[in-house]
Amino acid sequence: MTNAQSNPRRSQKENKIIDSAEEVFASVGFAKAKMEDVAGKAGVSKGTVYFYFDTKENLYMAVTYRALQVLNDYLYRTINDNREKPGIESVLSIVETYINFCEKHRLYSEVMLDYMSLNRSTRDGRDKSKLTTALIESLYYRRVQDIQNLPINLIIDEIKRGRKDGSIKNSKRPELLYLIAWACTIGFVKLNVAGGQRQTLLNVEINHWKEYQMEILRRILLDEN
Amino acid sequence: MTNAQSNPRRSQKENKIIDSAEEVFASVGFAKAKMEDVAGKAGVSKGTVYFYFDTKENLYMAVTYRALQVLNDYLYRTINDNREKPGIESVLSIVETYINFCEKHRLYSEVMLDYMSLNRSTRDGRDKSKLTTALIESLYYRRVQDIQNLPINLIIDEIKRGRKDGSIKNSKRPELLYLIAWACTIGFVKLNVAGGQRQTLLNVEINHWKEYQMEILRRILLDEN
Amino acid sequence: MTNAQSNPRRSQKENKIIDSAEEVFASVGFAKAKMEDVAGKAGVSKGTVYFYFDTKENLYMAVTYRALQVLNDYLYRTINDNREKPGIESVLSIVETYINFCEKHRLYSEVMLDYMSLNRSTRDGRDKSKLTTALIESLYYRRVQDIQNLPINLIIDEIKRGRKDGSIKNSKRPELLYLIAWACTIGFVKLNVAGGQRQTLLNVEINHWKEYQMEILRRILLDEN
Amino acid sequence: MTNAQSNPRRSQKENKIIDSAEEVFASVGFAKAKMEDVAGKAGVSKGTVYFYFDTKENLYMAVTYRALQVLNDYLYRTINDNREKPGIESVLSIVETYINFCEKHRLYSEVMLDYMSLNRSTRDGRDKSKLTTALIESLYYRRVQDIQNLPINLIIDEIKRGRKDGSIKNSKRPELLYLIAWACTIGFVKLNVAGGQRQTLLNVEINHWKEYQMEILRRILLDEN
DNA sequence: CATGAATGAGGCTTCATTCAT
DNA sequence: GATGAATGAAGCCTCATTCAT
Repeated sequence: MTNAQSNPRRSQKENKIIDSAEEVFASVGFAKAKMEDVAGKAGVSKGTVYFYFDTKENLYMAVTYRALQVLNDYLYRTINDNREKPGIESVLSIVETYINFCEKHRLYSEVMLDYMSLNRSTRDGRDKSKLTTALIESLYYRRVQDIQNLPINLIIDEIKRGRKDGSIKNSKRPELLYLIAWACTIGFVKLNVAGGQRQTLLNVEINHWKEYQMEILRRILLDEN
Repeated sequence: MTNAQSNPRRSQKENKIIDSAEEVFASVGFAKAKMEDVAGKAGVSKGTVYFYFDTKENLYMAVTYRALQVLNDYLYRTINDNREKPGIESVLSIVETYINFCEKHRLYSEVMLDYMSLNRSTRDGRDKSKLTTALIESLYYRRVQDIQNLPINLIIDEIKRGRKDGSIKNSKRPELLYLIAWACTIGFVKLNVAGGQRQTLLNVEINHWKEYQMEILRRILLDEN
Repeated sequence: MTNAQSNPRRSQKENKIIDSAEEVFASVGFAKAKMEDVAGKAGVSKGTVYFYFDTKENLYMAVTYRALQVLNDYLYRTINDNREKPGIESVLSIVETYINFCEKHRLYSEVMLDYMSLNRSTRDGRDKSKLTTALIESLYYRRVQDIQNLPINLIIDEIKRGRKDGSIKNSKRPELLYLIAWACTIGFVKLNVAGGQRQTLLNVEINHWKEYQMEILRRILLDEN
Repeated sequence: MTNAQSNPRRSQKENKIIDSAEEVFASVGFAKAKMEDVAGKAGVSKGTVYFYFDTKENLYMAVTYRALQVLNDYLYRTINDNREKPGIESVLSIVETYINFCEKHRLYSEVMLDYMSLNRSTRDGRDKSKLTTALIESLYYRRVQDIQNLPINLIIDEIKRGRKDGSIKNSKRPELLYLIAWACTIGFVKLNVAGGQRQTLLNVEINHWKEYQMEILRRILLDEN
């Protein structure tokens, strides 16, 4: 409440710092990222960074928060664009959108996966050591928690719509369909995006692969084969 | 002489240290792992760890090397067990084996994914900063490079066998099929294993999910389009 | 901005650290000097030392830089004091000044000799191993390079002046005379200063020795051959 | 007594190690020299090095001891060669010999100077910290002490002979003459040898410089001008 | 609010030395 | 006598974080 929205100048600087943080995290990873570099790239002092973000972890969560926001924007737009079309088209568009999102914002996809691991192991009460306590207590961690389910719900709702309008024949639970689609997509992204921007892997055209993957998803939703 | 195989006693201690390293890396991650803890858990002194593994990075690559070896063992065994069966069964078994491998050796799956990113970005000549130079120069990095393609080749060969014996109808290139299967599997594992060991995600039974995923894969392989 | 001159407070602390470094280097030598001790003696933390001087080597070069500066001060003053006198007197005063300088600042003389070796072997491209790369890359190494020739030039100019005003009869090249004088002086200093502050060596009064050495130098300069 | 002379095989290995130590010390200096490298270059194990030389310091003193021995050999030979000639010629030859010795065995000249500093500061009871206690207690340190004065005495004796046979006119104490000559020589060597093997310094031909230095020494001994 | 100097715990790594085989 | 694996003290350096100005 005291944050992002209240003061425009403040919000502006905050965003600049997050921009910078994204650059740094993306190029060297969290562990090797230096707060000094973040400050430098943002054109502010280290103290300023700490004024807005109490810890490095919190800054990381701020990036995660933004990732989720950006993803949501992507999703809302896609869903809106497909409002008139049958649900299956919307869902497939969402998948493509997600892939595009990951390709364009490589860091965001990593960050979100990190968050998931983090979140999961927190709930399990397992090895807290892995995740700094600071992280869990950070302001942005809570903010992220508040919106973490938005994308999932959006997508599942679209699947449900497809079921209703009959474009999706597959009768499995929407959640299961969601997981299947998500897993394929994450795997695809992980193999491609995470590492590089090569046009081929094992001499397979990335685009060819992507198209086939989409085709498979469509069939799954249509429950054909 | 510097190798793990030459001297049994030496090899034994080397392995003990890698065991220990796995524990530590698994519980706190590479960045937060302390060489001292590795030494402690292995029951040796810090110096000894450095006697066998020159750097922390090299130790990490040693774990990666072992991960690949273990995976290979799994694969060989699976392939052998399915020698008499049609190729499609072998391939599907391999996928299951891979999932089991990841579930059982969570660290190994992470480590291998890390290696892939590393390897990819190295080739692309991108952000070397992200990956320590020490890593690329490490002895084990080269060792890993030598065997990195073994699993891929094994699997692709099985797909080819399935094509030959007619059990796999899908006429796409084996490499493409491999990538599709691999992506699904990695995504599945990433969503499940990476985070925790819960029995459900979004109230979906993991086993149910897995079975459906396997079914889809089978259909893909059987696809005659 | 990183310079010693910009911020007075900053410059002050920087100097305090160099003071401290001199003490430590002087008493235990570079190799055994601990950065922590330097910090302690300067009344600051280890981190602060590294804030001002990135490496131990750079700190050493900072001392060298100061040594050259101090020597220059000595020389300027001596030359100025002898402005009205014939060149030969100036040159001989310079030699005495140099000896005094070395006696008073034993460390400085060692440090300067070290620098010479370093510099020489760098140019020759020989055994880089001996001299840390860090040393050559240090900020202060470059600074030192910028002023290393000042003393030499000052002295040679005075020799030339002596030649012009006829007080120095010796017709050899000023550079040669400089080297001769320098060698004698360095040797004298090395035998005396480097080791201790005893009043005799081989039962020879140091002062007696020094006077004779000066007398010889005078004769050389007066030499008309 | 238990050493070098008793067992030929032993003595041989000992010498090989010292050979190796010389190489290593010469190329990287004492501080950076690693016992492992010494062992490696000598073709023996680290344990063996320690069998013969209890500490790194002792090994260094062994090199020093050898340096003195070699210098003595040079001196004896020179003196013998000049037995029939007037003392002044012998003394000047000795100086040349010493210069040659230093040029040929750069390490030896450094080592001997180091020893002097060490020895001096030990006697003065000053900063013991600088020199490891281990050094002073080392076997070879004592050995060196036993023969440290040999060269000095040899030279002074030759100066005395020159005085007696009338070839040296200078009536100063032989010790003083020795110191004067030694200082010049050490300075010359320090400026030349210590750093590199360039043919010129300040565009002065080294040979030219050396000849002039010798000429000056001759004049000093002749007390001419 | 912003700055950037200062801190100091913490980690990796080195290497002289020891000692069981 | 050799070997070389093992030790562990010691030191350099990093960097998140704090705080006086």
